[in-house]
Amino acid sequence: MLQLSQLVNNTGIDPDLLRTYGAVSCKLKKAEGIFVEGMPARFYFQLLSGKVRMYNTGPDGKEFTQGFFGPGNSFGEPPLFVEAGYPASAQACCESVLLKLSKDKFLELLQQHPETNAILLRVLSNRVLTKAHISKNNAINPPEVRIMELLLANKQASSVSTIAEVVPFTRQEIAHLTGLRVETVIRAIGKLAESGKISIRERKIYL
Amino acid sequence: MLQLSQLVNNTGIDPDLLRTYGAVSCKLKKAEGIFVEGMPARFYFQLLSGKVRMYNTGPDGKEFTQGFFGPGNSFGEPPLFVEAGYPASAQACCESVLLKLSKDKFLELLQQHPETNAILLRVLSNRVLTKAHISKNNAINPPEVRIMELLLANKQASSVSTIAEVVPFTRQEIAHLTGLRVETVIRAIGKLAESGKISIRERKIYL
DNA sequence: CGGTTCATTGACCAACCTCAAAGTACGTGG
DNA sequence: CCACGTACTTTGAGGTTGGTCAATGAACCG
Repeated sequence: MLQLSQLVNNTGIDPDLLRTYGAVSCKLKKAEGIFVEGMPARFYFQLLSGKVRMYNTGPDGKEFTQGFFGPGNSFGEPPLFVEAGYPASAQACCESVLLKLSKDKFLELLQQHPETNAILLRVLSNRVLTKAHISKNNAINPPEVRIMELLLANKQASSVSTIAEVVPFTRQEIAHLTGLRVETVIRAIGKLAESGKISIRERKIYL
Repeated sequence: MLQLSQLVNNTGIDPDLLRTYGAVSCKLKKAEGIFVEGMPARFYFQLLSGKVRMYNTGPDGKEFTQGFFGPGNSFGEPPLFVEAGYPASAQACCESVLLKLSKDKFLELLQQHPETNAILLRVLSNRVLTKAHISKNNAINPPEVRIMELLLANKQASSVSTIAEVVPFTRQEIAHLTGLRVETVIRAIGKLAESGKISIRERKIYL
């Protein structure tokens, strides 16, 4: 089945190896920006701890969340391989620590360590699959299904257990991930709870 | 700027090299299927001539087109690198010729020819950027903008000229690419034509 | 020429969005 | 420990947009 690589761990390159090539760690405060949509890419980023969000902002302020990244995840790699600016902005969701390696050194590392190519291919492949799934889901499913699939995809990506688990997203986050409005999300999860597909206790969503 | 890799050329691996590893070409009739959503991946595919569409079908028959591929493009690679089924189905849009290489041989080729890793990284990066753009566009823009961005992204990806150019999509195709309905597309491009952003002559769209 | 696919139009409707107003939880600083 | 501010959640009323349905016309292919 599919994995929402952006929403969970998808382990990147060995931090020690990155440091060998000059990567430095860098502490981020909550809500601190990392890069902005359209900017040219100059670094490879990999998260050591914390959480990062990639998102787009529409002219009217509407937002769309491309994905979340956790410890071990890299992000913002595609424009390192292609002549293009960042497809979205990135920001720390909470206090985080980031490994940062310059583009040149990063490409050098890839050249000299064949096994890292395989890692990147895996990471990017996962990213493509995730995005294909999201596009499809958002294009052809009604709100309830859209939300349900998001939650399921996230669950199976982040855990192996079968027991009911709390969903790590706020309703607003679900809205931004699905392209819906908060109110629509709230109403949809209400129906999902009624039909028993999820349960809500103390405002927390379980599935 | 962004490139719609799936909609146009994004040259893959040297066909002769592929054949060295046992790739065989394979003729497809119009509308012939190549793989189906969910199927495990067993081959690397690269198009020699013709055109291929990747798409999802909803339970109610609703469709979403993930992208089109032309000569030189490869497609369906991600599940070769990740334990996952195909994220969508693929089908020939017209008579086409396909190079087909078994997964094992393909991975062997990648191992033995470092330069092909870079090609794949570039192709996948483009794919991620494209999909990020589409997700964003479909999530936060109204129909007119959605269509306009699709056409512009496709234009700049497929050409360098500044002169008005005919759009290679039918209205139905635009609908499937944007997650809209044919009628909505027709009405939206009507408005776009009125406002001068595009022009329509003999039912063909120019921009 | 007949069948098929693509395009178009209008009337109508429902789903989702907008706006407004409150309630609830949580963390921080006094 | 409490007060207050902030962020998240909830609900309802009402509006709009895009979807649905139905019917027709135009272009293309063999």
